[in-house]
Amino acid sequence: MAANCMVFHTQIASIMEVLANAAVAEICKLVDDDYAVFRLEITQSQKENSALRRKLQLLELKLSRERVLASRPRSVKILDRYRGMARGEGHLTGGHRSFVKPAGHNTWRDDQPITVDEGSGTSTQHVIVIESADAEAAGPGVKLERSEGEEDPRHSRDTQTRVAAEPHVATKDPPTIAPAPPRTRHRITEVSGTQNAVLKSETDTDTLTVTHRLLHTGSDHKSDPERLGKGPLRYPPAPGTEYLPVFHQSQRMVHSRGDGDALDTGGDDPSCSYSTEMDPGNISLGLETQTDLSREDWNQYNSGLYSEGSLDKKGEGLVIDEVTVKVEGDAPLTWNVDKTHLGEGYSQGRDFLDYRESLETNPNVTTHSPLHTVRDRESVSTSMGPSDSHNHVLFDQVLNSKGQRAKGRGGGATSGNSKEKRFLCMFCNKGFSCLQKVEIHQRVHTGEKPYSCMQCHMRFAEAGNLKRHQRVHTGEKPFGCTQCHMRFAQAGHLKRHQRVHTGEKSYS
DNA sequence: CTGGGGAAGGGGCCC
DNA sequence: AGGGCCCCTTCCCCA
Repeated sequence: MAANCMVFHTQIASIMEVLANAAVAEICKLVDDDYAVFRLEITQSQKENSALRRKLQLLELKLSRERVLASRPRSVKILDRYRGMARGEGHLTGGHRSFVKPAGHNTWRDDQPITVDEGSGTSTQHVIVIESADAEAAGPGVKLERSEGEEDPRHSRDTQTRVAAEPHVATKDPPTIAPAPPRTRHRITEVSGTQNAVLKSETDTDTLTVTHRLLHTGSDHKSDPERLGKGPLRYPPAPGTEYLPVFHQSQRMVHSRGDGDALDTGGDDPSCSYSTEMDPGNISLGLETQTDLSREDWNQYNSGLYSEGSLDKKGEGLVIDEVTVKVEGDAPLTWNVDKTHLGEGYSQGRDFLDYRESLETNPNVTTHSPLHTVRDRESVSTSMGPSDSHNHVLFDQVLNSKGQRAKGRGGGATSGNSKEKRFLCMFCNKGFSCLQKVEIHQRVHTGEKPYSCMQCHMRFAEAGNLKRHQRVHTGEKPFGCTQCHMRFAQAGHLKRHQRVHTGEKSYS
């Protein structure tokens, strides 16, 4: 019995061992399996982590790149933006560009004005400024950086005074522009290189915009509302500058005119009238080319010039367009009157030059120069007198050889009745019976033509001539020949024509 | 010979 | 009466 128990226990023990081993094995197997799964999961997780990490790195890298790009985006945007502008409309085409940053701002804004200078004649390209605080601190206003080409200070600059800047920007004839006291900050940018260069000037404080156009070729600047735009650039003369009186007169007339009613002839033809308004194109230029201060200068100048002018007394409306003085290139200042204003074939400009030459060579003529007239004849009534020394040149220039014709017709101080003709022309000394006569006469010298035909823009110094001219448009021929059917617009023509019938010779 | 314009003279009107 | 202004006339030149 005991032995059986022993065997039984032994068997049980062996069974238990087997079972234990089996259990261990099972456990181990389970552990191994789980471990493998776990390891697999871990591996996968690690891979995912790695992938995510790489993603993250990529993202960071991308982000950092964007940050780098974002650290200097403005210039790029500006370049793109203004390249787009340059590709765009109007004058923003061509190769020569300069971008002018508005003064007083560190950054470009959409609403900021930008001046883009264009010139078709050069391939130089001006590239946008990369702004920096240093540069801004160095000087507000225009900052110009160019990718290539040498700096051309003409093209864009900030100026303290408009007048002071003009010689650089506007004209290649600096001596004609005299500096003026600093008044306001202007930003003037010249657009050059084209036939019609444009100068823009803006004040920082005003809305004033001055637009000039330069004439480089001198062609086609007549009979066109845009002619002044195409015409030569002239600045309103600052005191002390050399300017031609007809121009001053024009400005004076423009600014001194009242309601402009006086010269209405009562005619029914609206097309031809003693216009009381300037041509719109002329207005634009005439006004734009002047600052308020310039107007004051004009008025001051002209009030002196016309100190006794009867026209001012009545404030008569006289239409005056600018008579432009052309100064081309480096040529010396010459008196060259725009024929548009003086009429086709008007030769006063040449006459002025001729007379100027005669002044230099003919002492007798010099004796009768306006300057001498004023100095020597202070007691003589003149409707027009140089008010200051700088006008000397002006009046020297405007002396006209046509005065000789007047002399030939009985003109001259000594030819007329000194009692009746006590009003003397300051240019030619011819005497006239009344002030208005001499004023009208002096238009011969000054080129002033206040009366304009609205149909053809012909201009006349005398109202009667304009009225006579109107018949050209109306076809009116009030003077008929009694012996034939010929009709004439002028009485003198009829009279001349009748010699055909009478056999009278017009000349021997 | 005609057409167009420049320029001066004269006269009337108004203040 | 005188002066200023305006208009007309006239002569002349040029194309």
